[in-house]
Amino acid sequence: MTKAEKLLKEKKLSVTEARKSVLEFFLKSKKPLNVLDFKGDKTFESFNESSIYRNITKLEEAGIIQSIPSAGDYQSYELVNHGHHHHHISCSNCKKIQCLKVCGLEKRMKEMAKTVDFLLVGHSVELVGLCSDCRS
Amino acid sequence: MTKAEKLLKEKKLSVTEARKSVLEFFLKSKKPLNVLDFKGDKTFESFNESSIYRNITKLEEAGIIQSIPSAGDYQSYELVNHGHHHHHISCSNCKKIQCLKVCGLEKRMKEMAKTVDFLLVGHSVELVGLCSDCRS
DNA sequence: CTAGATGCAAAAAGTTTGCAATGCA
DNA sequence: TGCATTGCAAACTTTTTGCATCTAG
Repeated sequence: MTKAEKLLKEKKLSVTEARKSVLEFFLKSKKPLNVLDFKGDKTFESFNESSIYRNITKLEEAGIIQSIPSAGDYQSYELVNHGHHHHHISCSNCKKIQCLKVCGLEKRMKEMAKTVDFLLVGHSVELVGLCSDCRS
Repeated sequence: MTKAEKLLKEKKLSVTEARKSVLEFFLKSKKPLNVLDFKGDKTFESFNESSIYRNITKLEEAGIIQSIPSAGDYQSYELVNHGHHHHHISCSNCKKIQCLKVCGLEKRMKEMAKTVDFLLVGHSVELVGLCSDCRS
């Protein structure tokens, strides 16, 4: 049994070709995905657009994926377990989103919090930049 | 001359009622705004929806406002000066929000961006902490 | 007076829904 | 078999555009 099938069964979702493919795409992707990513992949040419939307919704309801803030035209999603603490950077030009594996901001943030007499508990960060494609 | 008028002239944008109102709304708002915020405000009942969109676009092109990542259905914008160096910390217990006058995260963020070959342009940050009242 | 802004209506673009047919359990 | 899922078309929502009119400079 594949990892996708196993995950779906755990969450008591029925295992269909479309659903399995959507989940597998998330499992193998290193960055958040939006509908356009699915439409651009030939695996999904055989599935209807509404099935992609409906399956994304199902996976989100099941807590397998989650939507993440994005500045672009499409809602982006990623696996809930996709790393523990991580942030994203989006391209200000083409809106592409990428996961960052590193953080290391806590030390400075603790100091910032201290300036207003707060004890730092957590943080959320969105970086904006220009990707290599858009720079050249 | 109002602050909005001054800003528009600086950027060589013509000063119309609609444009002035849109910018004033941003200037007095303490949070990012989306089209729905405009449609919900009675000042904007007299303006056409497309004028709101077109003016938001103009202000963005002029570098007065910028779009920010958002998880909702509507694109959100904020004044450029708010996004760059005006962060907030909120108390996880009493929800009080405090402005931070310091940042100093750019250096590390530049490094983070570099790990995925992005050139850092901006960032948005929300810190969460415990205020002194809630710690005692 | 003229370039740019506006209102209105129509079109795009992105997403959701109803329904009949199909597939999973 | 029975309920969930799918495809398809149509509806909906959010945003953009064309064009005639109006307004700021």
